[in-house]
Amino acid sequence: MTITQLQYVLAVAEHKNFTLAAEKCFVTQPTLSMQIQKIEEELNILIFDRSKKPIQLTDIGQKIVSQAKNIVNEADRIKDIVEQQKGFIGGEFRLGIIPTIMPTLLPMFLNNFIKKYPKVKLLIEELNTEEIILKLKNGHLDAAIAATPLEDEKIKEIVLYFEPFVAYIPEHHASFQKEEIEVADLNLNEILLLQDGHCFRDGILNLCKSVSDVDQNNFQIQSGSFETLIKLADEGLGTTLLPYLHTLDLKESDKLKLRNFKEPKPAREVSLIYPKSELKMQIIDALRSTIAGVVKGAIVFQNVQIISPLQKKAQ
Amino acid sequence: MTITQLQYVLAVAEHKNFTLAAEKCFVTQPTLSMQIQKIEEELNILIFDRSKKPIQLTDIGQKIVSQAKNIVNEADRIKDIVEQQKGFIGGEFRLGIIPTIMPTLLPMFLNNFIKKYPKVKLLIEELNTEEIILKLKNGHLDAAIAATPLEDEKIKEIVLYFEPFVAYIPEHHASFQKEEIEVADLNLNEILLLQDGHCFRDGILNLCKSVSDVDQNNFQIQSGSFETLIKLADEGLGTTLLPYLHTLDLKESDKLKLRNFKEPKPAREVSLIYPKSELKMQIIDALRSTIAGVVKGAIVFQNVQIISPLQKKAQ
DNA sequence: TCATGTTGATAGTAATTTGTGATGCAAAAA
DNA sequence: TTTTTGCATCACAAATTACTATCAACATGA
Repeated sequence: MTITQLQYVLAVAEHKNFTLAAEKCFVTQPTLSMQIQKIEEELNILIFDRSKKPIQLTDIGQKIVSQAKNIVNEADRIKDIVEQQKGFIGGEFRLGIIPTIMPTLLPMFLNNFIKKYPKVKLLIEELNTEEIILKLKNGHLDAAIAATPLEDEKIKEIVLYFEPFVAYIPEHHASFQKEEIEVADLNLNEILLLQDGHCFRDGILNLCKSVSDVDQNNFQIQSGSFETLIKLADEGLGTTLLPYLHTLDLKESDKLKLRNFKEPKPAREVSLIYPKSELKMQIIDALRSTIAGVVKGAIVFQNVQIISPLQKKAQ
Repeated sequence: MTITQLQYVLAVAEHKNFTLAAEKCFVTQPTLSMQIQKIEEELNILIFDRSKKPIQLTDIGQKIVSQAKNIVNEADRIKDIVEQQKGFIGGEFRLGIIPTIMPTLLPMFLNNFIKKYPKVKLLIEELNTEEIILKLKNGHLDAAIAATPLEDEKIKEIVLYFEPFVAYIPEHHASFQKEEIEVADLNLNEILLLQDGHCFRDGILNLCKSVSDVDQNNFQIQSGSFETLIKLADEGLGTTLLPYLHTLDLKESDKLKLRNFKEPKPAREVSLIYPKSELKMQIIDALRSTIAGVVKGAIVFQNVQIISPLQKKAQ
């Protein structure tokens, strides 16, 4: 049994297709077929049920694949250990970022990071929380930045900062006169939210539910970007909530419509998250310290009330 | 990098000698040398410092060896998973037992076990607790039976039974008249103990220390077997303590000299212990259930006071 | 129904890797 | 100094892995 064979098994298990799996492994299909057969023969069991289309894992195949993931992960970490020892920080690193964090946080640290660690090739992807969790688990991402806590057994979190929400109230709205507003002033029916799947939206839904349990079957507009929401709010269609960092980029005229919450401010916890396997920890730590450096001073908030992305709205 | 190469690295790390390691791996020395060189070249580091005699691990070599152990263990477990799935319980199994448990417990379950699991080849070794812990960790034992708790991070314990201690009081001794005795009646200075290294002895030392803190620099006889202790006690040299199962084999005349402790009886906890790696769990579980079967009825004690083998006497 | 495409298995061969015995060489031991 | 010990190196053999070409099974759809 070789590590290569296990990698082939994992590739087939993932793609449910020998030909495609072979491509991903940079070998021809017969090579991969033979090696799979060889390990099946050595263990004297069938890992894949080739009679089904697409190909299925057998019961024992499931267990073997899960164990093979362990082994391959642990094996990968050897190179990691060596690089860490050499003090080398480099190589490809795939980072996922949720859409509501990407445009504000990325410009703050990217320049610093690539200057400080020129040998790291960062591959950044905008993904929603569910996609991120999936890709962290199957190894297609090395780490990600998302709202936490996730309370996922297989994922570790390092909190980067707390980002409060700020209300955007159009001029003709009742609450516009208030200097500061309270969570109780919010009404889910008039808040414009991002489209489903964005965890930020889930967070806001929780916020409102905790105050007034309104019925869910109301008229709602769902948009993909905050700019749309701001324009809709200006058109008199309601209010919206913006994460603090987003408010910094607004026009002066729009900033007048922002209202801070009274303390404890509702806020989201933003963390660097990565799989428990802890591969490429040097780069993860480099990211953490770089972001911590730029964030320090930019967003320091205490006495905030964390809105968890966890509890999804009732379906 | 292959699993075989890692096994070669582990063999050299263990034996500090290429030639010997090669033998243990059933290959010639050049083969092993070349494979070690290949992995060192691939990782572009030196794992071994060949200038020292005997061969030493480099700093990074240490880390690589520890990670290699993980990988090889996880790899071994694949075969384990397959066998478990097939319901096959067999193969070699190396079991360590401490000397004070071996002669009483082994005859109770060995026959049952080999009848029930004829395909398991049990290799049983009598070892003291320290040796057992060492060999469990380096993989030379699959499991062991010893007094617990050990509180060792890398070792798991399944309690098999609690075995009380019984005092052996010669006729002319003051306490001989009592029907039952108490821990307070014990005096370390007159108790005959097993030679150092036997955890049973450590247990008794703790027992006495907890009652009367006598000075350690007293006349003491240390023997390797309970029979010697009994004879010495009969010669008027003191008293001794015996684990319950040992007392069952005494002559009737000697049984008259036994005195039970009042409850809670001082007792030792006897457990099946094995490394966290959890290899060969089917066999470990087969052992557990077999021993549980014979022990049930033979030794059922409650309200006992466990004497831990952990705290060693002050040096 | 019959071409057609997809997908995995097989065969034969080439390339690579792993292993062997013989030998070299340096350092420690006698 | 001589001998022994212990790892490295070399040339070659065996085994393994990979490739190209081809086949067989099955599904698709005109």
